[in-house]
Amino acid sequence: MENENLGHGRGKVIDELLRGRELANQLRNILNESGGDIDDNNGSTTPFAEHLLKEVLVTFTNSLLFLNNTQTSEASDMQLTKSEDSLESDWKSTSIVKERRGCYKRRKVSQTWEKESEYLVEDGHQWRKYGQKTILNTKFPRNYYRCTHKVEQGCKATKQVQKVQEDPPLYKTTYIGHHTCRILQSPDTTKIYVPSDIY
DNA sequence: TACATTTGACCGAT
DNA sequence: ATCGGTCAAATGTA
Repeated sequence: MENENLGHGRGKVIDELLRGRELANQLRNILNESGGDIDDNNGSTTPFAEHLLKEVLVTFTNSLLFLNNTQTSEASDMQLTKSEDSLESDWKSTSIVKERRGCYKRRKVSQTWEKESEYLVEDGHQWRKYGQKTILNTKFPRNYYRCTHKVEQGCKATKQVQKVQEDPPLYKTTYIGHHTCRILQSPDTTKIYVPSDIY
């Protein structure tokens, strides 16, 4: 009901941002190819170029995340409001089979959004892989990542990355939950702050 | 040594 | 019982 101009314009903005990010990713791949195998001749310029590129990618990705978040949160709360009622109530009161029993938390639904890309996207966060599974009826395994700062800062953000195709490579990334951590990935210049409270 | 990744076992949900 | 998500010991890497 609000201004449809905005809603309409947003689609174009998203398209532009996606295109910009895709181009930045291509540039990044070129940079990786040329900088990767070479000994350490030009070890001074490449890191800076990579740094700049990373910043650009972060800018695109954050903008996209902003837009996607406002879209999903006002359009539909989706799975967000599921029951908090029986959180820790009914643990099985059986005997201990192994020590690990009970260490798992009850699965909680949180906000998710998906992205598909030809390249593995640098999204500005630090991730740590914690699992890999083969998924039924899929060719490629699914990889599980959680935020590097999970332990220090209790950041609950996770993501799943799965290759969809081989030849023209295509990856599907599913982001689950918000980052509650503050990351400082470029100490000398800009602080990159990804807000956690963009509901 | 201090991180990250790999990988099979274990867990909750269905 | 099966499936997808998570844990954690073993292993890899800087």
